Formats: sequence, C-alpha cells, structure tokens
Amino acid sequence: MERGFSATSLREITTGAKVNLAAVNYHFGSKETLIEAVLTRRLQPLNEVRLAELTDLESGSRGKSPSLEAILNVFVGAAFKLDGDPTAGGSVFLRLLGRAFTEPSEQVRNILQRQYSTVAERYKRAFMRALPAMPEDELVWRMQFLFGAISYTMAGTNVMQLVAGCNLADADNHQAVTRRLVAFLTAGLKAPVPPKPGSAQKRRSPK
Amino acid sequence: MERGFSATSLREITTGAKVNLAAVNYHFGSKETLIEAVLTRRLQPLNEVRLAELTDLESGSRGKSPSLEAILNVFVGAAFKLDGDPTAGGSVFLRLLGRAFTEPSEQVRNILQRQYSTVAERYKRAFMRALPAMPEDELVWRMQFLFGAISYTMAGTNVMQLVAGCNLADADNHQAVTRRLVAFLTAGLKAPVPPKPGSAQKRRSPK
DNA sequence: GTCTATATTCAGATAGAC
DNA sequence: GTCTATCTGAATATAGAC
Repeated sequence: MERGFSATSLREITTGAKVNLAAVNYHFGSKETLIEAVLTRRLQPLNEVRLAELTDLESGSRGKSPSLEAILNVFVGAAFKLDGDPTAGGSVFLRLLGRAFTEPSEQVRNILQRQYSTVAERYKRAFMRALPAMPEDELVWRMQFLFGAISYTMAGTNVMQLVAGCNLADADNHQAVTRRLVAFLTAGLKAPVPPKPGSAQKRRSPK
Repeated sequence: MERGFSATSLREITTGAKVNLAAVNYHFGSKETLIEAVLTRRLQPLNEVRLAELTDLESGSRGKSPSLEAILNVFVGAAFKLDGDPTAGGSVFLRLLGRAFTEPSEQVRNILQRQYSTVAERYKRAFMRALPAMPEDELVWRMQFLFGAISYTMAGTNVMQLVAGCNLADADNHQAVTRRLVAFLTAGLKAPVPPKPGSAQKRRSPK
C-alpha cells in the first residue's frame, strides 16, 4: 500500500511480518502468488457480500427495481464498511484495493478482472433497471467514472489534501464518506444524457 | 505507462529511445529526475492552459460566475485534447498522468502537489462561485471524487472493459469522452447535499 | 557528448542443515 | 516447517576511453 507492489521487496515484507525470508516461497511459491493471495482473500468476500446484498435488495422490492441510491449504497457501503473492521483488513486493505485499480501489472489486472466480472455485470443490470431510459453505452461509461471515483477515494491519495487549507472532513468516518460518495454518484449516473454534437437537438434550423 | 515507474528500468527506456544507457545519468542525473522532467514537461503547460482558459471564461461573463458545466468543460477538455495532439505527448502522456495520480511514490506525489496546487485552488474558488449554497467541506470531497473519475478515465485501465460485452464506445474520440465526463461530473457536483444522519430532516418527530 | 566496461547493491528464488 | 547461506540475475550509477 505504501510504495506499490513492485517497489516492495519480499525482504521488507518478511521482516515486517517477523517471519523468515524463505517462508514466502515455501508457502506461496513466489511474490506474484503472494500478492494474488493477499488480494483475493479480502476481495472475494467483499464482492460476495455485494452480490448477496443486491439480491436481498431486489427481492425486497417485489418486481420493482430498487432505487439507484439504494443500489449504490450497497455497493459503496460494503467496501467502506471494511474501514472500521480490522478483521476484514481494515483501512489498509481498503487503500490497497484502491491502489490495485490503477496498478499497471498484467497480473493484478487479471485478478481484478476475475474478481469483478460477476459483480460488475450484476450491478450493470441493476443500474439498467433503475435507469430504463439510459443508453447502454452511456451507462458503461458512467460505471467507468464510478469505479474511478470510488477507487481513488479508497486509495486515499488525495491531491486536494495537498492544497492549502483543504482537508477532507470526517475522512475517518466511513458512513459519512459513503453518504457523500453515494450522493455524488447517484446524481452523476442520473445526469441527462448529453446530445451528440451532430444531433439536431437545441439547434437553430440551418439557414 | 505500461508497467509503472519502479518496474520500468533505465535499460528498457534507453533501449526504446535508442540511446546509450549512460545518457540518462549524464543528462538528467538519475532516474528520479528523469521521471520528474517527463511529468513536468507536459503537465506544466497543461495546467497553465487550464488557468488561462478559466480566466478567459470568467472575464467573458462579466461579474457573473460562468456555469459549472463551462468550468468543467475547460478543466476536462484541456486534458483530453492532448489525446489528439502528438506534439503534446498525445494519448500516452494522458495515460501516464492518470497513472501518476495513484502512484504511491513520495516523489511523484510531490510533483503533483507542486503542479496542481494553484490549479486546484483556482478551480475550487470557481466552483464555489458557481455553487454558492455548497458547504466548503462537501465541495472539497466532491473535487476528490472528480479527480478520481478523471484520472481513472485518463489512465485507461478499465474494469468495465473486462466484463463480457462491455466496451467503451468512442473511447478514441476525445470530444465524446469529454462530453460524457462533463455531464457526469456536472450532475455529481450539483447533487443535493445529503443531510447528516443526526439532523432532523425527513424524520418523524420523536415520541 | 557518447560509449564500453564495470562497480555496487539488491532483488527473487533455492539448496540443504536442522 | 523453518532457518542460514547462497545462487543468479538485474538494477542504478559511474569511471574512464574515445
């Protein structure tokens, strides 16, 4: 989390964990598989919770789609809840996961792909039901923006904090962060679809 | 851009550039200062354009604040315009900059802090004028979300693309991407401020 | 300025004693 | 399973010929 995967040596890790250097290769095989194990151990339960809670939400509102806000609250809340739960990795894992999203290594991207494909697809369908008028290609883009905002916030590397007098209020209160993030994302997803520049909408007739 | 700063060796860089290995240390002193030069060369002009265009925008609408959408269009558009401009680094620099935002290295964070402090402050003031009812702490958080969505989109490492049948339409059309991103961010920044859970709003009176 | 050759350090991985 | 000691390769950086 502090310096990225490739800049962190097994020597640092084993020293910090107070185990022998050889232990990693004995138990995990390599640095790569250690990283995979670390990510998967926390991420898999998180995404299972996300799926289960979405199912609950949908079966709770018989037939009707749950509100966009409720869906987002489940997705975002499940992650930020970890912040206060040291048994699930706590804030350290949250930041690590946020960083992993922009990690360029092929290996990490493959892990994320495996871990997120089901979740992303289920939530995409839920969003489509909650936003029936939204074109699919627009929704996919908005989910991209959504992942960006969430992962950057999880990572906690903040440019705003560096600007004079700009600290993030209540950053350690995960409920407050979730509330703020959900409000922002709900509005963003609901935004009117911008007309393509070629379309005639809101244009004076030619000539 | 492809593998991150620490996983990329000077040997790869000098081989790719068809220069001698020793050239980096002769001309730049170290790998660190090379990275700094690479980032600064492109980022400084970008942020100068962002400042100049915001000033233009503000002086164009005498006294009144420019619309939120117009401000965002300048900020986002200035970056994504690079996509089509190989003389300014093109899409490669855009992706590199997106990655730099979640780069954990102290050095990179210091560069970003230096390069963004003025811009972030000026835009924050512009946002405050365009959103006079917005509490400052809420706005700072929303700028955090904004930087996340923008940088993740610039980086081009997309989880959605990995989900079956989800490709980002017109990803190579920077005007279309800007339009989509601005629509999302405008709505997100304008979102109603969520009430704190302690407040009495929308609650039945106790007893 | 540019190159070759090399100094130095440190990485991941492993052999083999216990 | 755990440890020490070590292998092998690769990293940044530099000395010194040209």
